[in-house]
Amino acid sequence: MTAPSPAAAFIDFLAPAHEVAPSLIGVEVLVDGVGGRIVETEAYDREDPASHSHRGPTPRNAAMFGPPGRAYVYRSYGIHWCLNFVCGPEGHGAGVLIRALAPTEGLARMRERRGVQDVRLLAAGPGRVAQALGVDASFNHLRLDAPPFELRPRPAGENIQVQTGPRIGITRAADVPWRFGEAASPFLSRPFPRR
DNA sequence: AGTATGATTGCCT
DNA sequence: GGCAATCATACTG
Repeated sequence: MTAPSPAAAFIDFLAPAHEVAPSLIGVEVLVDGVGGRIVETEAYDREDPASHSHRGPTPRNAAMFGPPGRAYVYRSYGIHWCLNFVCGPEGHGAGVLIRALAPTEGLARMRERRGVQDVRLLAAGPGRVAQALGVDASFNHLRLDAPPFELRPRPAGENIQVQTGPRIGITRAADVPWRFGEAASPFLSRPFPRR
């Protein structure tokens, strides 16, 4: 039983990843008070050959098969960390990769961690997001509705244009349009291809 | 036990 | 645009 807590009740993490992913655009994510608005996400699930969960549970992807509404953190290219939100019913192996933020809180801290000044380079890309937020392996499995995490809904009435496109950096199922982003945001990891 | 491979980034030409 | 960095994971034998 995973009763949604008030802090994140506005997101239904039981829904499929490809539905949660676009609904996260505009949501503010903070780690110990540092973070910003999500402007880019990607969805992955077990039926998806590009997903870490595709071949079933392993020690690395265990969080994806655990309760929804938690963090799945993995090491990328032996160098970077990447942050995902676990979705779907427990055991389904689905998640949403947080690919880019528009920084709002704790800019100084993020500049410190990232070693760059340009606000557009603080969290534009999944590795940069994790570094800016100070997220590493110790955050794997943590609940998203309790400290150090905090999620804040997109302000009511605010209209955000969500764009769709193919996911980035994958070889298999490269045509699946499960990348979502705020149209024309200067904080995207990459622009969306023209259609 | 050995090997191939990334859901990336930053620096170089 | 090209490529090195860097290593845990997963797969092969």
